Amino acid sequence: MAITMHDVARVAGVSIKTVSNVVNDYQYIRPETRQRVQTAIDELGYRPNLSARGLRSGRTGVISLIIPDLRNAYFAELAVAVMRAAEAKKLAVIIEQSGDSRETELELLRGPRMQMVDGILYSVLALGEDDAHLLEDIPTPMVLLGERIFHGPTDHVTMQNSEGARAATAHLLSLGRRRILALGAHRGEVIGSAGLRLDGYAEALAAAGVPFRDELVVEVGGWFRSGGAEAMRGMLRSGIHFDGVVAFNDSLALGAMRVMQEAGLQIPRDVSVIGFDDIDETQYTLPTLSTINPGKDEIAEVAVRFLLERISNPGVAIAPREHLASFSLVQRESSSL
Amino acid sequence: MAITMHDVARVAGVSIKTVSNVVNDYQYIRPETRQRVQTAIDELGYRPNLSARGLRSGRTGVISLIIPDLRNAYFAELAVAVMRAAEAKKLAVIIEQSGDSRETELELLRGPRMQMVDGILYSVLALGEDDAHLLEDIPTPMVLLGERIFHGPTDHVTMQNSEGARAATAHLLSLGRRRILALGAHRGEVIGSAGLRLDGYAEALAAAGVPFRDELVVEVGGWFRSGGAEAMRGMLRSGIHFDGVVAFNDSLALGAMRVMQEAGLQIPRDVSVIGFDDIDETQYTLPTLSTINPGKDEIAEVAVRFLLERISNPGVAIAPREHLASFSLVQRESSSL
DNA sequence: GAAACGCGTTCCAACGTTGTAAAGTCGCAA
DNA sequence: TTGCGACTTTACAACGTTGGAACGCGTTTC
Repeated sequence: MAITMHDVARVAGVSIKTVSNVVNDYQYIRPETRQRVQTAIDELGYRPNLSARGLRSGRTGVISLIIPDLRNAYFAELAVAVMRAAEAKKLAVIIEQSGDSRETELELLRGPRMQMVDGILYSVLALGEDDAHLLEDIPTPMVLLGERIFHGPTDHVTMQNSEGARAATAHLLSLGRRRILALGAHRGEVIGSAGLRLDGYAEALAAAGVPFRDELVVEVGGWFRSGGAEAMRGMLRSGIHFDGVVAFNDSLALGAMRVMQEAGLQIPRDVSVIGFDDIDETQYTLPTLSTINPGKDEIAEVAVRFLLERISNPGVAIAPREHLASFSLVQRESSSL
Repeated sequence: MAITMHDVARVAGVSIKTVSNVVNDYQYIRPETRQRVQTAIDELGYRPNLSARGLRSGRTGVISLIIPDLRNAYFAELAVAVMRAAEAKKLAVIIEQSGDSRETELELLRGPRMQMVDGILYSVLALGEDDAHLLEDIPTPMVLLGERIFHGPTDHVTMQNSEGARAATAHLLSLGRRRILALGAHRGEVIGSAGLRLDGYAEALAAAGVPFRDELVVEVGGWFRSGGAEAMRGMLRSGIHFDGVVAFNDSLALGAMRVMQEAGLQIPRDVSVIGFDDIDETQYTLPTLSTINPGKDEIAEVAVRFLLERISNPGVAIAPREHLASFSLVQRESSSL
């Protein structure tokens, strides 16, 4: 069948363990021996059997990335960043979708495929801080992403939510906007992206001495284009006046922009708009959308690094770490002068 | 460490092989024994070690999906459809990105991760028909997606390109449009999505007795929003008159729409537009975009089925099969009356 | 001159599972 | 009573790899 180490060993005239040593870059091999083995490997086209390696070493070289939905541009871009970061560490990534369902999020952790991964990057959306204890007895190394669980039993990597929202809001204030919508709030949520971003929004208003008005806080459940559109329709119907929109993600902003444009409002002349996430698409819409870049690459890089540290030190209890990636404000047409 | 079959066997008071038989639903087990083993499994929380199983059985239960770029909405949606279809067959999916580079497309096939998959769903973009022979000596079962290689050594699943383009063009013709742009052509390409879609475009014109005009065929290399925008800018500058656009994918259409709108053209009043792929986004743009739904779910389902047939019958030479998924035309605002 | 050390290689024994073959048990027909 | 086939369970040997220990060998150290 396939070529094994035995074949290589035979051709190179060494023991099978020496082949293993060459493959694993063991330090003490005579250059000449290494060369001979390498030649045999190339000649035969030998590739290590990863199942066997996994069985013997207890590590598979695969990590799992659990996200709500790959069709969501933010998560697709995050996934790409994670794959890049993982590639650099010679790890493969299996993507799992939880579909924003609490049950699925929990089921996936017990599912059969968790058996084949060395670690989990877990972007939670439905679980909350109260569920943190459910993660405690998961034996697989794990790093949490997102804003739902801050004080879990393991590392947490995410963006600076309230700081980002504060910057976004301050930006519109600096353009002279005074009646700024907060689009995408979740009533009563203290933690989670929505809660944190609303905090930042409020802080920026306070810092500028602009009153916080309840009627300018717009609730939207799912952060999709349709939700943004619908919420904006309601807003326009209500007649409440506003001159700026801080949307809690780009999709909401795009949905809202569409409705405003349909209604004859000019962006940015009549209303300045800024979103969150800096998804690719924001560069190509009409007008292009200002947004907060959450530092996806940094998040991915740090998350993979943290995870690998846990994987490489099995049995070592590492105290939960927290990393907040740095963000940046990207100004585009939707908030130009 | 982890619980193994030995532990379960000990607790259930049977041999390890009997545990294996229970796990694998072997036919001849006394119900009572099965029950006893199952209880022990549940009690101990036993999960089979997939590396060991993979080593012993030669199958890993993982397939690879190679696509150009996950950030491209079409491929993200295709990936989701494939993951769903794979899930139903108890397969895990590893996604690999080739980045539309010929070298990467070939490298991936030889890469270390191909060693851990039972089969490959290979969506080629840079390789062409002439490269088909390069795939011949790949030992891993493979199914081809996309329009670059039609007469390869293995199965091929794709959409009805020219038929779809014909329907799209016929649709605009039925609205009374007579000067319809073909946006996204690749000069000299006979095969490939661009070539096939251009064929369909030409066929529809011919069928309607409308002359094919070279100046209405617009070349665009990469099918991104930016390409569509740029091409449309050139078109408007040229002063060539047109009243319809058949874009060869949705992104091109959206980029072009943006530029037309900037230039003051009304869609669909002045120009009717239709795209290709039916990505989610087309439902939320302003105006919403008419498009051709290529049958992604069918493509995914059939591709996984074909692949699994090859995986399950190793050594059996299955003649290359061809499956063209059925498409549908989705009419939205951009081509309403 | 013997002991200690560093390097380079090898031997052996797992890792946890499943395929094969065989050993039992039981009931029923010859 | 024996034989046979249908069940039910088990023993054993891999699958291909790597960790650990050990074995040479040459060089240094005391």
